[in-house]
Amino acid sequence: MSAVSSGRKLTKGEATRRAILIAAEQRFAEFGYDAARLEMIAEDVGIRQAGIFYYFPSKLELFQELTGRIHTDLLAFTQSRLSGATDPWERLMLLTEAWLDFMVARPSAARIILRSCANASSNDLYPETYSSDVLSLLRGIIREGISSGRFTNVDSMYLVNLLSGSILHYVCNAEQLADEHAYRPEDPVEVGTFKSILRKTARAVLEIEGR
Amino acid sequence: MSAVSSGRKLTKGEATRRAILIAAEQRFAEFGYDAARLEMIAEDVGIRQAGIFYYFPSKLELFQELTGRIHTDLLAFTQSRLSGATDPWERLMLLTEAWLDFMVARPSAARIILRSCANASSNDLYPETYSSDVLSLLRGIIREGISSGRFTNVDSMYLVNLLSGSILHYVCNAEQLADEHAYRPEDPVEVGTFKSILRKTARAVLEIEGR
DNA sequence: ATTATCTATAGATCTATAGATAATGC
DNA sequence: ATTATCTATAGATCTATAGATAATGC
Repeated sequence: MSAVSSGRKLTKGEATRRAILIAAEQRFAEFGYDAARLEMIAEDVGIRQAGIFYYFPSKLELFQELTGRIHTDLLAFTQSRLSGATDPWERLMLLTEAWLDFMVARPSAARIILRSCANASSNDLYPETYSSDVLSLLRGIIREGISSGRFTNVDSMYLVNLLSGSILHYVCNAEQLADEHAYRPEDPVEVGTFKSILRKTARAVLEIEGR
Repeated sequence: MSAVSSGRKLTKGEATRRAILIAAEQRFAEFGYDAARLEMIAEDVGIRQAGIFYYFPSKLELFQELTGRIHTDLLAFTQSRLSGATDPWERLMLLTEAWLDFMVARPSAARIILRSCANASSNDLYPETYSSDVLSLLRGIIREGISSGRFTNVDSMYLVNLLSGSILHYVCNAEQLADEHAYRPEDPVEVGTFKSILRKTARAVLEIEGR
């Protein structure tokens, strides 16, 4: 049982390891894998650059553990939000809102995932199997909805691109826009409006025509 | 008048300069600014790395000229598609299809833009003013539609994220998905389906309720 | 004693410069 | 002659290793 799950106080080393992961998430999100410097991460933590190698064997493995954790967290968070719901429409809406809430609460994760989308197919940084378990959750819901006759027969790929694409953009694009159009993605009012827009779009795409 | 617009034959130097820009677009898209090596670009062109500096003063300025051209091209392409149309709904649909067609035809541009979204606000790589003129085209259409009573009053920011986010994802995400779900984004059938989905979503978000 | 961190630096790149040489086109 | 390209390398980083030293906690 880990120190975290048992709730016992962290040793100094455990605390440093976690601090490194947190700082790395910020820096990798901000600059990308290549431009992010171990020096920056170490400075955030308050140690020297070489100290990182006591906890992680290489920059790459630090990054891989980080992205692995992000996906595990997103999967667990989404599953917990879905638990109990059985209706395909309800499950679809819960999943969409879970993804949005997760990304809004953790924009560094959103940026890292967005960068991974820009990279061509699988390389060391982003093995292809990564997002698959999160995406298969959405695919499963769509399959159920179609086979039960509640959804129009649409390839889930379109929904993946529509929902995850716009959610990641919503979170990452705020500062990108010129001043007059800037917004705070974490503002509850904005989030609420965007949720209702996502709900409308999902309905428009999946509902049976001329119901 | 440039050699390109006059149609006269390119000098060797002009041809090399264009070849560098083309190779750079591919490599920057594939690897990102930092991981892309001038060595790779030169190899694609068939010259030595140092030869690039005869045409561009630095890696950064090569990148900046490239992204400037991408935005200029996207703007011109979109404007030509919109010319003649006056109805807000028609203009909105034409703009959406123009963006999608542009990105499908030039996925390297889509990847470079997607990477720029992941970067936090303005830095040397992505000055904030870049996408503004393309986005203001969409904003103008939405403003017209709202003020003429044809569209619901929705902040254009949501539409920007919904449309551009999902278009960029559609183009960049194809190889990212596991084998069984892979697709060819340039397949006319897929593009056609995605267009109709985008049309539905735009309608769902902007149409006046209970028309 | 063991765990955590530091200093110093090797080794590997990568961009960019300088100066030499080859190719082009009036 | 001018334009285009090459070779060689300086200079600047950055990751990662080795070995010394300081802090921790039973």
